[in-house]
Amino acid sequence: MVKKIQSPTQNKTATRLLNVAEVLFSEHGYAVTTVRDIAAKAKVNQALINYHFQNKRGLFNAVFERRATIILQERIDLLNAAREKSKKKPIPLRDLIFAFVYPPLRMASEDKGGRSFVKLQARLHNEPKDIEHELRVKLYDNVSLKFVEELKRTLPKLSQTTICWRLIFVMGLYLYVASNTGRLEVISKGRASGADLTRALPEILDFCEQGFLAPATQP
Amino acid sequence: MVKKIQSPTQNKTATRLLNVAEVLFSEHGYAVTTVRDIAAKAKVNQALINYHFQNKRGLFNAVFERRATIILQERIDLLNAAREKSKKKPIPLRDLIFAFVYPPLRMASEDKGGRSFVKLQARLHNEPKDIEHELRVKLYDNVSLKFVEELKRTLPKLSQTTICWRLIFVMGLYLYVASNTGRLEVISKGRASGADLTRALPEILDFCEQGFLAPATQP
DNA sequence: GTCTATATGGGGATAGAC
DNA sequence: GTCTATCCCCATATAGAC
Repeated sequence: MVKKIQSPTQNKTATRLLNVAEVLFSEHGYAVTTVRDIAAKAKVNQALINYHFQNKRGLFNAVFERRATIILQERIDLLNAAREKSKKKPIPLRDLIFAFVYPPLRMASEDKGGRSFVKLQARLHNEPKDIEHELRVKLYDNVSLKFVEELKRTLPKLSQTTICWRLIFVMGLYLYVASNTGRLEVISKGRASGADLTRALPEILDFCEQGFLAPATQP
Repeated sequence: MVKKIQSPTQNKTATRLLNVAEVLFSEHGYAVTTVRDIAAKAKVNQALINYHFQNKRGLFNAVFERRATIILQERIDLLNAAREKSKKKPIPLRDLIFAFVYPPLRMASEDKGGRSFVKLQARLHNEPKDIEHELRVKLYDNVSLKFVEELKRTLPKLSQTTICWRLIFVMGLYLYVASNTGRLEVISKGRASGADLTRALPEILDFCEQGFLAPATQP
């Protein structure tokens, strides 16, 4: 957690640390990134990391929460807007998928920090278990459950189990795209770019919408 | 690379190290895993890691190659078998997807080592860049390109760009499933299990086949 | 091939002056 | 709030005896 802000000066230093840490953690992961590197790149004395965030772990959590809450709130907002628009009827499938994948993709296309953060989010499950578990339960799980409920209304013929599998597929797929691993460039021999998120969005929606509509071969 | 095997004794020790390292690297990643831990868990003297594999990096590469070559060869074999069966006609889409996702999923369901390895494969792009790049270029890229070629024959109406995007989606999706993050259990409230790979396979095939068949909204 | 002992370096965190 | 100096631990890797 970030300490309560007590002065503009503290705030500025803490923000610079957050910005730099975001990039480094995303690029190299929690373990490989050192507080020395973060402090150096932020041109801040190393001891200030402990002063502001208690320890390395506290800094990581602060980095994560700052961005994750934005994505999650936006998902909820889009979901509510879609529900409003469709009155009592189920929300159209494409709108649901959009509400889920757009916020992180938008963030990833906005600035360097956003691009970094979404990579960080994608690799969260590779970080030490305790870190991962705490953040996931605290931040993500209940929003995901809301989407399951809406998908059940929209796709009443599918079993809840199949719906959950398919939502997992959407997660895996958008996280991989957002991580921008460079694979797309290789297999397309440079014809497509993973960083091109205005292209990625319709491709994802086309694929996932049809995927979700597939008749289930399992109960 | 593994050193040339010179005696049965060396072989046994090296194999135990590979087995243990596979699990630990998969569970915790390259950076967090220490050679001390590996040696301790394998009940082998720490210095023997350097004797057999030169250094930590050498051990990692050996772990990776041992399994990756199996998966890649199996993909090629399934692809060739499917091409044979369909004579001069394009290979059915579902067979292509199967040939791509089945080998890793099968390995993941076989034993603890296989399960671990596929997680390791999924997180490869989170490891230090040089490690990742070397292994990916050496092992994966040309097989992926073969699949792009076959998909072009099977789906002649789709642009190569769209085909590449969709193959990336399949990669992201199966890698996420194989990593078994525990998310599926949470969102399904225990109704589905990510470890249940006989269930995962048809779910993946249903979703991906329809996804690939979606009409493209982009050129 | 296998061991012990150790060289060497880097990490996170804190004490205490300013 | 910010700095310097330092503590203490743990990592990889190797030298050299057996």
